[in-house]
Order: sequence, then C-alpha cells, then structure tokens
Amino acid sequence: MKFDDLLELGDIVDIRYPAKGFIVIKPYGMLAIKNLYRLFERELEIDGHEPVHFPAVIPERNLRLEEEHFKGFEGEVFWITRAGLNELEERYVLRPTSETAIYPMYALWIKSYRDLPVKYYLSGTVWRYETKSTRPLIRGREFLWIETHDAFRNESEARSQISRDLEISKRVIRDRLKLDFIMVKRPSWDRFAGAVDTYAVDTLLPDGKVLQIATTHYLGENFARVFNVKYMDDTETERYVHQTCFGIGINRILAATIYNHADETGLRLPSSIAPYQAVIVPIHPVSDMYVDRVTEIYSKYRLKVDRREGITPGNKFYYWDKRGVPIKIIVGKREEENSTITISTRSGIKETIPLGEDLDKYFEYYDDNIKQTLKIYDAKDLEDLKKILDAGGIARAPFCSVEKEGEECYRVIKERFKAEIRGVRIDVDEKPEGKCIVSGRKAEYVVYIAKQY
RNA sequence: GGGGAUGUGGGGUAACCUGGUUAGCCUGCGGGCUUUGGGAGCCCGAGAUCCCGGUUCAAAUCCGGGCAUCCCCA
Repeated sequence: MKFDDLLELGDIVDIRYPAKGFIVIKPYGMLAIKNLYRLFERELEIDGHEPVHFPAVIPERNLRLEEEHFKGFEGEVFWITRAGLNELEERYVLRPTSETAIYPMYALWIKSYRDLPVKYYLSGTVWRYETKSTRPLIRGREFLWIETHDAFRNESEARSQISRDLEISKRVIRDRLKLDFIMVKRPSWDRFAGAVDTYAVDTLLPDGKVLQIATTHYLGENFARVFNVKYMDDTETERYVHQTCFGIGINRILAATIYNHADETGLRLPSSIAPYQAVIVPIHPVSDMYVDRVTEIYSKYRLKVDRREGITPGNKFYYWDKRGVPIKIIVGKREEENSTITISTRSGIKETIPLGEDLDKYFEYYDDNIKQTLKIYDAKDLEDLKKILDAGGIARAPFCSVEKEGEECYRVIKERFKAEIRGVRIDVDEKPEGKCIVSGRKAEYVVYIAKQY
C-alpha cells in the first residue's frame, strides 16, 4: 500500500497543517512514537546515558563558532530576528541540531578527568528549512529525534562508543522493530558538517530508496577546540575531550516501520511499538464480567477493549487489522462457557486457547512474520548497477576510494544514475575483489550504492 | 533556476473538451431503528468547485493573474 494512504488509514498524522513541511501527529501515531522513544531511551540509559534538556534556540554567535559546521547548516536554519516589537540585537536560530547549544555548557561543566565520560541524551525537536520537496515523517522541516552528546578522555574511548551506539541500533531497530538495515561509514564527501567520521544506519523503503534513520559521528577534538571543552588529566596536563554524538531519527524510523511492514490490508505494527498490542473484541452475548476478567488477566499487554455498539465483529476485526494491531482477542458466549479466548493474529492464525495462557508466542510469531530483509545485489559493472537500481534495490560494488580520490567516480554515479555511495559496511567485514566499478582502477573498498531520500 | 502537470466535501473521484438540472458517485464522519463469530441493512444528517479579476443572460467549465501542490531537468 502507498505510504500516504497508510498514514491516512492508520490515523498517524494529519498533513493539512497550513505550513509546508510541518505536520500534526495524531494520537495513534504519537502513542507509537512514545513507545519508540522509550525503547531507545531505555537502551541509552543502560549504556550509561542520562537525560538532559536544552533550549530550542541557539545564539548566532554559538552556531558560527565551528566554521565547517556553520557552513553545513547555514542554508537550512530558521532564524529568529525579531521578538515582540524589537529587532533582536543578536539573532537566534531554531536548533537544527544541538552541538553548538550543548558544548558551551560542557566547557563549564567538565573540569577533570574524573568528570569523564559525560554521556547525555536529549529527546526533542529540531528544525531545518528543507528546500527539497518535503514528505510526511520522511523529510519535514520539523522532526522528532534523540541526540546523544558524549565526551571522553581520548580517541579510543570515544571510538568504542560508536560501536555501542550501533549496537543500540541493532537491539532496537532490528530486534524490536524487525527492520533490516546496513551500517556504513560514510564516504569523506558525505560527512556530518564538522565531524571526523560519520557512520550511519540506512534502511530501504518499498519504493526503492534508502533512508538514513540514525547516524553517529566521531567529532574528534574539532568542537572541543572551538568551544574550549578541556579537562585536567591525572598528570596535571590540560587536554581536549574527544566527542561523539548519535542522532536517532524518530520520525523516519516510524515511517520506515509503517511503510516496510505494511501489506495490502494496511499497517502491521511490530508489537514493541503498537499502541495497542491486542484488541479485545467482545461478541454479543457475552457478560461484561467475563470481558473484564480477560482484560485483567492480560493486563501486562497494552490492551484496548472495543466495546463499540452497533458495529459488527467483522467490521471491528477489519478496523483493527488496517491499523496494524498484532492480535485480536475474541470473547463471546462460546469462550465464556468454556473459559477460553480466541486469538486471531494479524498474520492469519486463529486459535482458541484456555483463558490465562500466555500470549508471548503469538507475538513472537507475528513479529517474525513481518520481518524485513534488505534487497542487496552484487553489481559487477555499470549495467548491473542500473538494473539493480531500477529494480529498487541496493547495489554492492567494488570501488576505488571513499576518500577524496574517489570523488570523481562518485560524481559519475551521482550524475548518471542519480544514486549515492552510501559507504563502506562496518557491521560485516568485506574484502573487495576486482576493479572499481567506475574507473577500473584497483578496488580498495566494497561500497553500497542506492537511490536515497 | 528552467520546463511540465494538477487544484471539486476529511480521503478518492464525476461533470470541464463542447458554459445552462438541486455539482453526481464511492468511502469516511454524526444520528436513529434493526443487528452482532471476518468488511451487515434501511433511513436521516453535516460536509466541496484554491484565490482575485475578466468574458457572458449564465462560469467548476472559457481567458488573464496570483497562490499552492506534484513530477521532470539543472
């Protein structure tokens, strides 16, 4: 089913808000988003992160401090130039990302090696003035995300955080949301503005374009130097901290989850974020007492009892199927008389089981059933590449270089195929064979190529 | 930045070419009655021609401008 239809059908968002690139997220979508936030926040906290709040406005002066960073964002920030009747002496920007809001405070807070590491996360909203065409949840001018900002004593501690960030992605995105993805190190020409290295989690949408859903950056000392984030080490030497930051695109992850798992009927939400994991559908005649008992017994799940009158059970089943509810619990006279319930999963299983029997296995079965697998194919030459891209897949190909020397080959891919070099896989070890798919020079890397959002 | 297309109730559409019924249909939404084991039926109701101007007895329809959205190209 088409993405926009799914959003409409599932009552996820309302795109009629009268400002381009801004949308309203309705309760059913917001409940899923809150569950999504909790999944990530829990993992981040287990990893030692603490929550923090920072203002949405950043003074212009701060944003300008890191030159490369400023250049990267200058064209897409919203400026606040007036307040009330006054022209502001110093303009603000609405944060497009929070490095330049947070690090001046880190400079005040971090004094000693004993203060490190600092690992904070911020769950919130950022604003970017997107000039490309916007799409609900996928590319908006306002979006919800989580960003972590970590400071360490040295490079090796910082770099080991990157693998922990990526493990968190695996645990949530793959294990809980059942989305498949690749983790790549971005080519040098595609780094986050101001970063030393950028790593990303890319998934593929059914329309054949990849979507970046999370990124983690190694910032080195770049920001520490301009924001003066220093500490005294145990030999009484002043040093700059080494920093990482990790951005988790909540809107985009929701979009990918909805779009990838949907079928012709409608949504199929993973049980980990479904607003209602199971809907109880009472069928007349059944006593309220029995329905209440069922609700009580299964209260460890997020439940909804559909007591609407004047609607046939079949219509209720269809209604909740469209909205992606994993399991329906049917209770009627037959169940009440035998102390049973009837389980009907979104994937088609229907079974009557004794009241009280655990439902976990049904959720597991359902979740496994919706699991996504990426379409990745090997491209030996440019003809292969074209076929793969046209078929809506991701191509794996030998490539000369992901540093500056490879940029010319990248231009060819970009111009001729409108595709991007997503980068070099870091979650699997790969050795290149043969020659660069574009230049024919010796291939030093295996890269992934796809059209992107 | 250049080109093209399209704007009709909440969503999807018909009527537009060739101006003329009460702007039709499906769905969704609200209410009533009858219903309840996989999309029930009947009845009632709310809800639309993007904006400004022009032509005309008469404009959703033709013309001009604006705005918005989408697609393609840089």
